[in-house]
Amino acid sequence: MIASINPPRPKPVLNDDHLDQVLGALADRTRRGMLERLSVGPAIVTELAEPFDMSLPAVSKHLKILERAGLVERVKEGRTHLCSMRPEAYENVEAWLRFYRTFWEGTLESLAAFAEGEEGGEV
Amino acid sequence: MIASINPPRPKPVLNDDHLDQVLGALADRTRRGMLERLSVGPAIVTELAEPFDMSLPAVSKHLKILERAGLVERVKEGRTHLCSMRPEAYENVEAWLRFYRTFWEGTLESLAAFAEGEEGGEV
DNA sequence: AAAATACTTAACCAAAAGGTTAAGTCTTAG
DNA sequence: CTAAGACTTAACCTTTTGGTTAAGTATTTT
Repeated sequence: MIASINPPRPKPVLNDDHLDQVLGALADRTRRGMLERLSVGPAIVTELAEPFDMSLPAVSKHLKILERAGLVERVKEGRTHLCSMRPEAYENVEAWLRFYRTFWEGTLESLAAFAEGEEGGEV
Repeated sequence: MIASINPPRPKPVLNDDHLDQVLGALADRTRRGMLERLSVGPAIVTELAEPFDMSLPAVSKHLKILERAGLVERVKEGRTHLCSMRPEAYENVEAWLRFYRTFWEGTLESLAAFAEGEEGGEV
């Protein structure tokens, strides 16, 4: 069967809960917009909220989701909260994506090699 | 201000609708499980459903979401539907993630350079 | 001390997500 | 030609998500 032609697979990168949080956080365009803003440099909550036609409490919720996912860090400075990006979470998701894509490519190569060596033959 | 120390930013990679679909699709552990299974090789719907404690209609819905996101391709063969991974969508998300991470790193470097040149100076 | 600023928390609401069962629709097997 | 298999679609339900407004809590300004 097809499964057996692949090498033993390397271990997974992140646990399901973390992936749920990070990917769920990234799956919303408002939150991605905030990250885009933060990729330019740190910002306080009101600055972050400014481009969005949305109440501050809504922004606050989005921010909390980004924080829980580990994508954003927040530091209280007096009455303002300065937010900035954290790259680790991105790297983890990148690694996770790369893992599956690499595996898929590996599968194709294995299939090709298999077809080459065993033309018309039995598994 | 901090924003001005960065170079003009390169263009975005994917549009919001597509990112919503792909990231939303990846943000569910059942769907990630299905992709994991498909990374080993193509499978029909019942095979794909087997490890999950869930009805077939539920699996069918998940599959449709993965298809709409461009992550999975389905070919009808008689009464079975053979599903397989499509790598393009992954590459796009990878590129998107890389873009923001790179930018973040760039920001840090710029800030360091800025701090170096303007020690004790005014912003 | 009072008022304004920069938030968060609470309570609420509508829509979307994720699941169910029941009822189709094709295709293959008997 | 029926019956079984491999699905999908429809109708429904519950929980989560993404938003709202109103009220509360620190800080800073006046």
